[in-house]
Amino acid sequence: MSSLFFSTLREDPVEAEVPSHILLLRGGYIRRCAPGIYSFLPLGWRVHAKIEAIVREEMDLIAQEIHLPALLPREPYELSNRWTEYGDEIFRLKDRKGNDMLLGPTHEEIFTLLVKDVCSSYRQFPLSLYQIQWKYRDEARPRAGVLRGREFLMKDSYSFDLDDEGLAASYAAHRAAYMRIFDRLGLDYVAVHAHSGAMGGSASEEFLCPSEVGEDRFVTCPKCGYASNLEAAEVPGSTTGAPMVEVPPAQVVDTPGAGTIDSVVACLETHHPRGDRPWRAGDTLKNLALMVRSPSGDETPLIVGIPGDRELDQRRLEAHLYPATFRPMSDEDFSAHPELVKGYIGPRAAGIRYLLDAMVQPGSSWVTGANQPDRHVVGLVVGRDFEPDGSVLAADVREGDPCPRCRGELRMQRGIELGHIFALGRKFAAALGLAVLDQEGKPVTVTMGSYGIGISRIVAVLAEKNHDDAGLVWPRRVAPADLHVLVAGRSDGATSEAAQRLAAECSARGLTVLLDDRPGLSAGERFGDADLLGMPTIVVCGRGVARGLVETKDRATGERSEIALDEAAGRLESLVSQRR
RNA sequence: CGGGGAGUAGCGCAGCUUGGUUAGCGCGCCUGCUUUGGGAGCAGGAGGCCGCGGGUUCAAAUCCCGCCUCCCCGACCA
Repeated sequence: MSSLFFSTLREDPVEAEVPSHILLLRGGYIRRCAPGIYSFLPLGWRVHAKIEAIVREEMDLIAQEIHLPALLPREPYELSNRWTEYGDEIFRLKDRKGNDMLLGPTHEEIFTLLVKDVCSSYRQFPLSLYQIQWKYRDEARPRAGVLRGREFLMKDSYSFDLDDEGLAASYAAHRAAYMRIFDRLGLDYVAVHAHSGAMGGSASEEFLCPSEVGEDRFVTCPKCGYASNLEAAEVPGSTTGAPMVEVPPAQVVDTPGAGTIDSVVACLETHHPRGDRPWRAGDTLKNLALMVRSPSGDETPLIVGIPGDRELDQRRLEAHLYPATFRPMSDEDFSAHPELVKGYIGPRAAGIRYLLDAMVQPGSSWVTGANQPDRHVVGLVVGRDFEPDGSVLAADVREGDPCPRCRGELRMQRGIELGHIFALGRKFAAALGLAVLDQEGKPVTVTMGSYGIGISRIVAVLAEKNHDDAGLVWPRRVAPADLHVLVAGRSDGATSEAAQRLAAECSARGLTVLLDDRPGLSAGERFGDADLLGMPTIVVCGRGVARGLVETKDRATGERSEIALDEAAGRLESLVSQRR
């Protein structure tokens, strides 16, 4: 360690907030170069390499490794339309001739073109390729060190099949490989349903590691195991043949000045109390007036109805409307649609397209706008009094909501996205003209899958999941070294000699050793750094050396034991190999 | 993009309200001696474009204007 390129920090750096970020900086694993861009020092790079090796081993069983450039030309992304669609997130640059270039945010296009270049016959399929490559995304807000950087290392793979069954098999193979990888890394994970969104395609799952510092929220059902991110979470279907609620015909009531959910509830409570219980926000149907913008730029109005006690979940609605986008109606939009009575909008206002959230079940009765100033309707029944143009998932999902599969109570958690698998289908192959000849000599468009694992992010996730107050606690499989040997107590020459000899013996047996031979440090500093750096086993050469003993400490459990110096190397070797 | 906070030595900070010697403290760093099982002691030393630009003033880290950057929360994000 006297020559190891690193230095520890005694105090928490201001730039870091989450534990993994703080500890990786303090331990000298990483250093910030620019916002969201990090340098890896030797210790950090070794962890990185260990993770990479595990990923590579498992990927080699199902795919072939290749390596594509990170610096890419514009054209392929133009063809797939992502030069535009990706927006500000792409790092763009120009070469000296003025040609547009980019730093690859993901490589679907380039893989597709490469396969197109190399393959022309059905005989060359199925095919799966992968690379481990730096990716660049100009994130609006990078956070938490390498947990979400603007440059990050990613294993990305792509499968190419001729038919849907083949794609399903490739998808399943990746899914299984991912589970093996995360198991070997000792990471908890949940495979959640995800929306394929901008990537297009059908099936998509995210592998999330539950963590408070995670940016993704997801729901799980403890009863049946259903798991989904919020964007894709479903809502229980209507109970079949549910009888229409026995309510009197819908009645229009005056609700002057009640243009918000709260004021409607208050107004009804005063003037039209219901007999059984007070009115609640959940009795109302909130109708949101939106403008939907298609990719071609046309804007059309849309009204979405959600329960009055819920908020619109922008991402869920966006996923539903994709590739169109939406925004709330502005005052100008309302002026352009005078038939809409702001604050009193009801279903089917003036023939504007009306979508109803799936939580609003057929046969249920609601209070909602009457499409007239200062008036609401009470007892409006879905399916009896009006039919929506369609159903959407737009209202926010909450802890305790019923599970769509078994109606158990959903639990909400945060998680960090470790990996994501997509069954893409033919979107990219079609856009880029990847078709090969089948057995009858006819061209078929290839169907693809794309699969990613964030390797540099996993360095942070492992740190996040494996630390205590004193520092990092690396699992053996990814620790930068097997042993941390340090000298404590009087450095009378004998102890430090013993430490050096022990380190050399262990290295000769194939163990990696971090030897703290830094001059002039107090014992406390050495112990402190050993705990901070987090090697799984710490070996203390101290006052015991005089009696031929050294002490081992298990970083994770804190368990200490004394072993004879003569047999220490052998004992440590078996300790390391049996627990690796 | 919205909200909040911050830029002073390698790191963490004080000083700014109320302008005024040579800009300070802790840690780290260098030299020497002492010390040595949980972040040592003494002595000496190096290290600053006080974010940038302009303004006010006899005088600006401090007051005024403009800009830049970073961090956090939210929005957004395969």
